[in-house]
Amino acid sequence: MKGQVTLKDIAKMLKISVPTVSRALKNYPDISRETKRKVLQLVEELNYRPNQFALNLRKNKSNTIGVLIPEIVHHFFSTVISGIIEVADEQGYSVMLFQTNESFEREVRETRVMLNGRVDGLLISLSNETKNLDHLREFERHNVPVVLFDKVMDGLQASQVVVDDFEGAYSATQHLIDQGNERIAYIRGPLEPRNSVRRYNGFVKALEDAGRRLDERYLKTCHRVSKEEGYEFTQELLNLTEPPDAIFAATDLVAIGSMQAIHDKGLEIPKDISLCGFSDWMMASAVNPPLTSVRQPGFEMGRQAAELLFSDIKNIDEGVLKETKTVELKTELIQRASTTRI
Amino acid sequence: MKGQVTLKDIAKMLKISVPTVSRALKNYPDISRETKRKVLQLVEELNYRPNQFALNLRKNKSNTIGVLIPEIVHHFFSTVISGIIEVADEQGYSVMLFQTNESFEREVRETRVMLNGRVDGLLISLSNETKNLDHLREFERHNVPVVLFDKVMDGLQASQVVVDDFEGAYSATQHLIDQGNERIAYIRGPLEPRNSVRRYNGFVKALEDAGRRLDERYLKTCHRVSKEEGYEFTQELLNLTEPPDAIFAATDLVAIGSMQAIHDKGLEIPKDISLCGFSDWMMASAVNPPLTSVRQPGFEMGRQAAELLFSDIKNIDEGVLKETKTVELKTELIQRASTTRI
DNA sequence: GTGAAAGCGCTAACAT
DNA sequence: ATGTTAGCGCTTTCAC
Repeated sequence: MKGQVTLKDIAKMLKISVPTVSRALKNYPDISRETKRKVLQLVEELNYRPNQFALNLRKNKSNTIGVLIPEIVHHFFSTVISGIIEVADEQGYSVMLFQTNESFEREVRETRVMLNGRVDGLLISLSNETKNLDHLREFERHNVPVVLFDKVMDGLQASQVVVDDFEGAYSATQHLIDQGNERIAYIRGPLEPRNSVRRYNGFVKALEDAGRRLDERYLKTCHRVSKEEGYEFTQELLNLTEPPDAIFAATDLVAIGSMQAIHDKGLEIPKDISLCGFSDWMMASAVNPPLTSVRQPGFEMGRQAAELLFSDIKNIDEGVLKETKTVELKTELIQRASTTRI
Repeated sequence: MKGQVTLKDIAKMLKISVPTVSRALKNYPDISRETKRKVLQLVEELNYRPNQFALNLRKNKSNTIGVLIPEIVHHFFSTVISGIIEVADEQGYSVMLFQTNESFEREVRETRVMLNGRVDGLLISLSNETKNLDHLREFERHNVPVVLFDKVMDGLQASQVVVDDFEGAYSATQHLIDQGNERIAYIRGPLEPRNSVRRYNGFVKALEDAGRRLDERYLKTCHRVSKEEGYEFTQELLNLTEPPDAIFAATDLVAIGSMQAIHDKGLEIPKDISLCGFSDWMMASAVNPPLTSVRQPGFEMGRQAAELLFSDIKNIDEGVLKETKTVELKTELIQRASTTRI
């Protein structure tokens, strides 16, 4: 940014003072028409742009929000980011993006970077390792609003946006029951993150409401939530003396692993066994047979989280005391061939 | 950021001057051990953090780079971003992310936002609409380095990172020929973006090198490069009196559309017809049969583009004259069942 | 209507 | 070994 035009330059050329130029630009009432005209003309000619750094320092505001997520390379998260960016753009804000790769240490480090006076607010989806929210309390203390989304925890004076994992898993399970399946297996996520637990609870509740009980033989627990785990657990399930007639996987990726194991075993979906995923990634519809899955509104989540954050930012600017909201977005069961026995 | 501790606060408490505190912190040789000790202790106690806004203004530097891409929700681009963020993180830089949604008008607008003194460098993948690079010339004029990646254009004094689309398409085509296919169809991308053209050229060259000619009946041109287009074009191809025995699609998404059309027609892959994609998205391996595809090193592209940018930034800081490089990353043909007739 | 002065927080040059 | 002055670019008093 060498040779950047400043107010000083304009003032000098017009032989007026810097504040006058500033006021002319902001259309102050007591600046003469003539001065305004000259200033505006020169601003146009020289293509003057206010120096953001100076404005930031002056206003103690960056017009930037920070976004911290576990992994960018993830269809769901990239969708959320896209929603965030759209709202930020509408509001004239920029978005700084950071990722933790699921490392708590990195989460703490990156939040520090942001807190160092760089962002006006933070949108965060917690890493799987995160047990402690002290690094976010720092934001509270400095009056920088935080909104949690997707991977959230309680214990913070902050709004949250989540998906109704419970309902999503409940209705998927119900759908599997309605299709006449008797032995429904569930390959769940880790015991830790809240949404994983909520999905599990939704599954169990749907079984119970149908007068059934969870059969431990049909429950598997992922650690890394990978395709490989899906494959292996499905092999184990299929090798049972009484194998399941339906598998509900906590994630589409896991479901894809299941699908391969089922095919490799020479079984047909859904004739021999039904399969249902969660998230509705693009691959769910691409796969053969197309995979029934629970769609999570990622874009909407991003939008809403950003909107909550901007309303917090405005409230803080105006000294209004802050109230926190928790928004729960509806999931949608997308029924496809992998569970449809007609 | 209310109640932020400043050098002034520390100076006041220690009854020394502000510059002394500053120098103590930077470990200047001529500050007494004792003063340094006291300053460091207080800094620790009060949890002092330098005000970035002040530093930015002072140094005319933000320690931030801008990234502008067409679409975030895209497996390839999110991979690139991830690579960029990793390098930026290593270098102590933050990343501002913007997307154009393939709109030239928005591309111009967002570059303006960034140029307004906010970023120390720009990484950009051009929108499909972009014909004109004046908005990027602005960066040159202001000494803010730019590196183009993936969707690039010439005519700018800037480094570029691309993928060897030509080679990728060439070797995929060669593979299809080697597998004994006689009538190879190509569903190409639009005529505009350079990489689309290069893929097409690679395809044609491979045919020619095998002593064949392009048969116009087997050439289709996408506009939106969608799954739907893949589906429709494939239907047309399969309805020819002499349908192709292999289809090469310019993108995995298009290939997925093809795959569905082939299945719907009751044909088998690869027995009746081979299918090859380009990009190797996650879905390529998830699909049934697994899709042969040309892998593009997205993460590596992000890393290299970022590294080129940081080297430009350093050079400019040191007044070294800038030399531009063009890096072409190797693609890799991932052979899977969709093209393997043994 | 406009200018002069002060300050946002920091650092570099110039004093002692 | 430390303090004083000045300045990054802008805006907000206050003064005339």
